[in-house]
Amino acid sequence: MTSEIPTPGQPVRGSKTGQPIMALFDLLGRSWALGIVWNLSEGPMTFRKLQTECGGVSPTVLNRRIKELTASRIIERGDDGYQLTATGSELSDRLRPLGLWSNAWAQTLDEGCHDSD
Amino acid sequence: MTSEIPTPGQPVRGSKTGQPIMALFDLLGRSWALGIVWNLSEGPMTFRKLQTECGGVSPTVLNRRIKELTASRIIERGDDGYQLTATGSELSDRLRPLGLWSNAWAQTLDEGCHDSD
DNA sequence: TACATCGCTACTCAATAGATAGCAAGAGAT
DNA sequence: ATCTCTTGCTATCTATTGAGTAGCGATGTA
Repeated sequence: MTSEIPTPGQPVRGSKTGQPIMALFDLLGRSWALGIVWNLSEGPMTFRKLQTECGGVSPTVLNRRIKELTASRIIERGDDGYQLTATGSELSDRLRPLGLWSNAWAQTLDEGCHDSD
Repeated sequence: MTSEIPTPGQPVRGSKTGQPIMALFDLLGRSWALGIVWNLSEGPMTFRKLQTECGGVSPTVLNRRIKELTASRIIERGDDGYQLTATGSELSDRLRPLGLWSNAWAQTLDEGCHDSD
């Protein structure tokens, strides 16, 4: 229980290798982590605003994610609340294509419903 | 318990809007979901191989993720085990930049350790 | 003083993940 | 046919994580 925040270089949830990508997947593979980064890409937000934007996520979880993402230098505290760091901003840039993809994916799933399955 | 698999268009864990991107984040924000897609991008794999590659994830969880990702048409079963669908392959393409980013991120975190913090 | 808003903690309960054992089905060898 | 090995998967139990709700201390404003 020394550090429950996934960090590249050391073993993470289930993965002994500690490859950066696996540490990242562990970090982002927790509830609302992706949503937080996504929402903050639109600009700084207060704790409560972020909570609202994330569908009313409980403060317990939100605060845990904030601590993890802060320790990972993906987000930070500014004058206007929480915001992405420069690094975090680059991450959100890499995440943005998923927005487009997800729309196409939604259509695919929808079409599939009228098909054999 | 009608459908616990996040689907674009309908409310997901905590999010009432059901925006595709939120459904996707809910789907991928579960343990090993990202790792599974990542590993399958290298080619088809059997259940047990996938299990090993994912750090010995329990069959319970692996099977749950497989069902979710299959229902979401991101992965499918083929002759050589499980594999990405065409859609899933495109998703993994969008995920690939994260590999590069995570390496830079790992360095950033490492440098930070010798600093003020 | 009396609000309102803010970040955040405490507490309880439900859902999810982890760990382990093992079964049914198929393939290959004897 | 039977023995053995691998494969996909289920069952069971425990540990960890998330959800829901109440509310405190700090700060700002009238």
